Formats: sequence, structure tokens, C-alpha cells
Amino acid sequence: MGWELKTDRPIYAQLIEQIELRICAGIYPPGSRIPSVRDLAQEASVNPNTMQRALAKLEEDGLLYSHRTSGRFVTEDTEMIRKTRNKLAKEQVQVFLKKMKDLGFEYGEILSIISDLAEEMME
Amino acid sequence: MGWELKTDRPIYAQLIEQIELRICAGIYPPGSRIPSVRDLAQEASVNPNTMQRALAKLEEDGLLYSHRTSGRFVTEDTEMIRKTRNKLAKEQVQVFLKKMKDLGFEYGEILSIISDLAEEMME
DNA sequence: ATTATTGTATTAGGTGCTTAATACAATAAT
DNA sequence: ATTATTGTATTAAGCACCTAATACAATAAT
Repeated sequence: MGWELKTDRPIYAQLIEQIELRICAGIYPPGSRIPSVRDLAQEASVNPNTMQRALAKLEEDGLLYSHRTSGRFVTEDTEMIRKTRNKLAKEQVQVFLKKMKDLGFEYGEILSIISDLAEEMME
Repeated sequence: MGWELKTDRPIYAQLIEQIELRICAGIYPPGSRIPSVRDLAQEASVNPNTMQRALAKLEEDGLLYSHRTSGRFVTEDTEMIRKTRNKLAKEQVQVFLKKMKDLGFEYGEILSIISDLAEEMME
């Protein structure tokens, strides 16, 4: 999963979401060290300041912590990660259902559209 | 459906989406006149320039057209509206499924979460 | 001890978005 | 004819975001 940054939203916000996602998906496992600010910034082709801003927010939330010179690490609190994952999933579903409802789709229609598109996407 | 504007994305982009949504949902019916730029701006509590920007984009797309002094109207092309609605729905589903997949959810799990939350949301 | 790497902080400049304040042009309403 | 309303355009200011260029502090590595 590469860094997918669009221009229609603040980059730092997108970085927060994508790093959060990597933690929840286990790409950055609990307790593991993540790359340095500068390395991550280069990976994502953004300014180190922008990456630092995103990391500081995740640290504030408790998903990351830093050791002054040895680097930054994912929390060992797997329960917090699990809750975060569930919270994100619930938000996704709610936003999705609201938009579909606003577009005038019924519950049954939504399920059939999903099943149509899910095959090509969920492998 | 009031104007729900968040601060994490450009306002004009959100206005485009919400007006598009109103057209697709039939709140602004085909051929009908929509409120003036100034009135819409006041409704949404935004600057007239910002509203104008959104309307200009929808006009460029063909969903709206304007008569110099009598106002702005929704296209009579119901086929275009139908296609737009389907395009938006497909996009929503794809974005949703991708995010859920990235979070590590299987197809079956997604369906069960939806059915859990759908009751309280869909009517 | 010295060096390199880490997180962190500061300053300056550029860009896009939004608002505010006008103004103009066209035409519907009176 | 005059007035009011419509879409449209212009200019200036403020703000948030992003980048660039540094610099500092702490400590792991040598």
C-alpha cells in the first residue's frame, strides 16, 4: 500500500489516516519501530515538517510513542488498536449508508450493488 | 437536508457535492429553478463568490444552466441525472469497500456490520 | 570522545481558499 | 422609463497549509 495523497484535502490529515490504517491493519505491528520522520517524509514525498505534524497527532492519540533518539514506535496496547479499528469501520459504514440514503437508495439496492462490485475488489 | 459544511475540505468542493446530491435525489427537480446565488450563499452561510464557484462548475458539467437574469435551472436531461446518480453511487461503494478491505475486513463481516447499523439509519 | 541519527523547533516564503466590498450587464417587473 | 433582481467579474485582505532551510538536543553507534 503506497502513499496515496490527493490535493483536495490537507496532506497532514491524509497522512494521519493512512498511518492509522497501517497500524490497524497490522502493517505497522504493535510495539514495532516505524521509519524515521525524514525517511517517512521521503517515502511519501512530503516535507518532514508535514510528516512530523501527522506523527505528533498520532502520538497525542496514543497510537505512537517516541524515544528521543532511537525512533518512533507503535503502541503495545493491542486493545486500543482493536478499538480504533472498530471505530474507523463503524464511521465508514455510517458515512457510506448516509450518502447512499441521501442518493435515494433503499437497503436492498445497496446490498445488491455491493455484491456486484465486491467480487472484483475483495478478491 | 441542511447545508453540512466541514472545515477539513474546501467549501466550494462540498457545495458542488451537495448540490449535485440534491439534483440526483430530486430535491431540485429537472427543469426547476434553484434559488439565486445570493440566496443560496445566505442559506449555506458562505460568501456569494464561493457559491458562484460551485455553481459554475456544475454548469460546466451540464447539470445546471443559467438565464442571464431570470435565474439558474436544473437540466431537463433526466438521463444525465440518472447517470450521475449511478456514477456517484458506484464511487461511494468502491471507496467504501477499499477502505474496509484496507482495514482487514472480509466480505461477510462487512455485510453483517452494515445490517447492524442499517436499521437505525435507513428510515 | 567523536560521529551519526533521532525527534523537535523556528523562520521565511509561496499557494490556494474564503471573505468582503464593490461594480457591471442584462432583463424581468413595475 | 425606471427599478429591482439576476448572473458575473474584480480587487484586496486574512488565513491555513505546505515547503525549504536551518538549527538544536539527546543518545545510539563507532
